[in-house]
Amino acid sequence: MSQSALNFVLSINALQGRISKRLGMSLAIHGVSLSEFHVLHELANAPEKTLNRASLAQSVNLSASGVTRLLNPLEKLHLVEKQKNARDARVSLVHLTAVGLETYQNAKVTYGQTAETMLAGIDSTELDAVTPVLDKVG
Amino acid sequence: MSQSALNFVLSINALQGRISKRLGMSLAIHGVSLSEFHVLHELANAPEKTLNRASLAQSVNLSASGVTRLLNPLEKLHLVEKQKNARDARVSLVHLTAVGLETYQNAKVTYGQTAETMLAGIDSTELDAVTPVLDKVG
DNA sequence: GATATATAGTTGAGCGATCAAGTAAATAAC
DNA sequence: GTTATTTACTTGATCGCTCAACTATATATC
Repeated sequence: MSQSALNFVLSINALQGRISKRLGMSLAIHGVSLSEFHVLHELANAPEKTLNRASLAQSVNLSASGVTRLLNPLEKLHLVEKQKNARDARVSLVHLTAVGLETYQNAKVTYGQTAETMLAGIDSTELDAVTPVLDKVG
Repeated sequence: MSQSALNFVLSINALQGRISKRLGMSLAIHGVSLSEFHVLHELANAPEKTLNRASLAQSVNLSASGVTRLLNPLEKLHLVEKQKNARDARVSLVHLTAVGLETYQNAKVTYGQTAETMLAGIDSTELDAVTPVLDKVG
């Protein structure tokens, strides 16, 4: 087999570990985990700051039940709120509250600083070349 | 903040999910998980096919206790075996058995096929350019 | 050589996620 | 219009991993 493929997978694995550890630590001061931040990010960028759970699950790479369980504490903190869909009583919409947006924006500053630090050795041209390649894999 | 950094992290996260899901599925027919395969790989490539738990932990990006727990079932299946270090009674060496090597080699074929499929859209030059960039991050 | 500190590994508790099964509502088939 | 299928989400059980605490051995200091 191609040794390149194995090395690539090992590198991705290691990198994911470093990233989630470090960003997780940084975000802790805002009281959110990395996954939670990604959820807030998706909501903040969604039309009406609202999404159903299924699309949220897909965009943050979580299972449906993972989303349910991740959202529970965020609801209790009033960062997000449940909303009904008038057209379809099955879907449970998630809406980012004003508090949630503020938390997101504050966390985003921290996230950005930490990410910049981690990516300090790579110039942005190089970074922008790599990202699309990653997205092509799969 | 740089949107590139956020997108990069999101891409890594998503990619890791796709990779571990798919390779995990493929490797299942050999009775090993992706982490287990990576452990077997490190052992197979170690001198004497033997490593202590600490270095193993580092190379597969796991905690010390994670390694202990991952190795337990592999020991029961006799894919690996514990060995004492004569010089230092604290260290517990892990040795890949003949059965373990065979399992590894079989699994590696599957791993390679699946990895090739996932990387089909990327030519190897491109891949070899990306991997070192990933390793520079952190 | 006794005492303090460091290192290697294991174990208990807990977290974050998954899968499988279940509920409830919408849609299709008859 | 009843029955079957699909879709959206939740819940119970479980997995894989981590951290903190512990045991045991080794090394350094006095």
